[in-house]
Formats: sequence, structure tokens, C-alpha cells
Amino acid sequence: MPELPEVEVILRGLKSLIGDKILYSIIRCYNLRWPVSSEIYKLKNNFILNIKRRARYLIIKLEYGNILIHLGMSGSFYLFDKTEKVIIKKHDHIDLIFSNKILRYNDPRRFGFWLWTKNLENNKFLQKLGPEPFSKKFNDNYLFQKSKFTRKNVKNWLMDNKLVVGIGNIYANEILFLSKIHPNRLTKSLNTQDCCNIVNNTKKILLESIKKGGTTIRNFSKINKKKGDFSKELKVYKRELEKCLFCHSYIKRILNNKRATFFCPKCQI
DNA sequence: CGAAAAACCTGGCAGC
DNA sequence: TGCTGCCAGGTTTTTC
Repeated sequence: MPELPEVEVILRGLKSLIGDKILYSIIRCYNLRWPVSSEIYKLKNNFILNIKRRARYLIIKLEYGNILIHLGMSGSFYLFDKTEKVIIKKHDHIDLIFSNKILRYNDPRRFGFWLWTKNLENNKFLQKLGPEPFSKKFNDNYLFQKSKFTRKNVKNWLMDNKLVVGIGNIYANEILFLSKIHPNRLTKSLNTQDCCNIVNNTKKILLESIKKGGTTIRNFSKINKKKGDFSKELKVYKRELEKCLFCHSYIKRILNNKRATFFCPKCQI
């Protein structure tokens, strides 16, 4: 479900829990992508010292370690008051219970995970990640250098977390459309201007999406169950056979690595 | 070795 | 009403 903007929107919602105490947890399903760590179902009176995001991971920092959460394709949160009557639904796998609130995690496909990690520095998931898209390290020079050492097409390359984190299928399509680059171009064919366009449009699109509360296609919602409004801003994703914003050609759909790719065959070369 | 495909899951929807 | 096949915001593991 979530690419970087969606996880960032969730993070900003969860920040209100910093300083609160987790009284205990309820695990209704232990088998997510990997088994939920035992430290997580044994939580008792733990203060949340911080909550942050790295790539598409959420990190809840407690006194003696961290909860590392990934939402996979279909994970979502709902934060609500204990006074609210909320019925437990199918796939409501985990609750964190606070004195006045409950944070509930739902994940139909169970590709997400909740793992305990004592130190973030040597965590195997966090170690192999590339730079954040909003960092200075993600710039045109960096991209241009990297483009020379792989034989991937540009779209699959942008979705590789070792190159840059957080760009998934929706935003890869949108970034290449604004950059006027064909998704099947080999990275070796990119020039410095192409790389500059990719960097600028990545920052622009991701930032704009965060402002609009992310993109809801089906599952994604903010922690108050409201949908993200960036769906309305999508120019090519899921817009097969609609007209290109710039040239009025028909948007085309193809597959890359079995994933849907949308582009304007005239503008993107 | 790097790139592509398979695997992990469930549910919704189109078409028959 | 089924049933079948395809599709879905991701990432690791396996295969070639």
C-alpha cells in the first residue's frame, strides 16, 4: 500500500503518541510477513521516546529498544479514543493500548511486519538502504554516477531502495511522466539534465503528495481513516486510455517486472 | 555476479 | 450464483 508519502503521513499522525505510555499490546495474529517479535507482545508500561521514519519503515523508540514496522502492501493504522465503540474487524492484527487511546494495525495481505530491534545501527533491513529522496545526497550528480553502473530500465532502477528509498510503483510512473522519460529507457542513456529532472520531480511530487495526505487507491488511509487526496493529482497512474495532460495522446499501459507501468508514448522518450 | 521471476497473502472485480 | 483469472501503494528469496 504505502510509498514514502503515505508512510510519512502516517508518521505525522502518530507523532502525538510520543511521551505516551504503552500499557500493553494485543496480538490477534502472530504471522505477518515474519512472526511478530516476542518483545512486542510482552510490552508493559513502556514510554514512547520517539517515533520516526526511515524509508518506508516506521520506528517506535522505547527505552530498551525499538519497534520496527513495515506496512507491506496493505497495512494501515487507526488511532482512536477508548471511549469510541470500535468493532474489531477481520485482519485487525495488533493493538497498542494507551491510557486513553488504542492504536490498531490492520493488514489483509500480511506483507507487513512488526519486529523488535535493540539497535538500529546493525539492523539488517535498515543497513542496506539508499539515501532519502529529500536528502542532499540524492542529487543529479549522484544519480548520473549511479546510472552508469547498471543495465536496468529507468523505472525499475528508481524503485530500487538501494538507489533511493521510498519510490514505489505509483510515484515512479508519475516522476517519469513529469520528467518526460520513457520508463523502458536504459539508465546508461540518461544525461545530466535527465538526472536533474528526475531529482527535482521526485522531490516535488513526493512533497506535494505528503501535503495532500498521500495517495489512496484502495487500502490506504490516514490514522483517522480519511483518504489521501493526491489520488486526484495523478497524471498517468491508472489512467490508461485517458488523454495526456500535455499532448492529448492516449496514456499507455505496459508491464515492467510484472508491474503496471503507465506513460505517454509521445511525451516520454 | 546482477537482473528477473517467484514467493509471501487476501480480497475485489470482470467475465463467463 | 458461483467459479476463474487477473490485479493490487512491497520486498526478500530463488533462479537463470
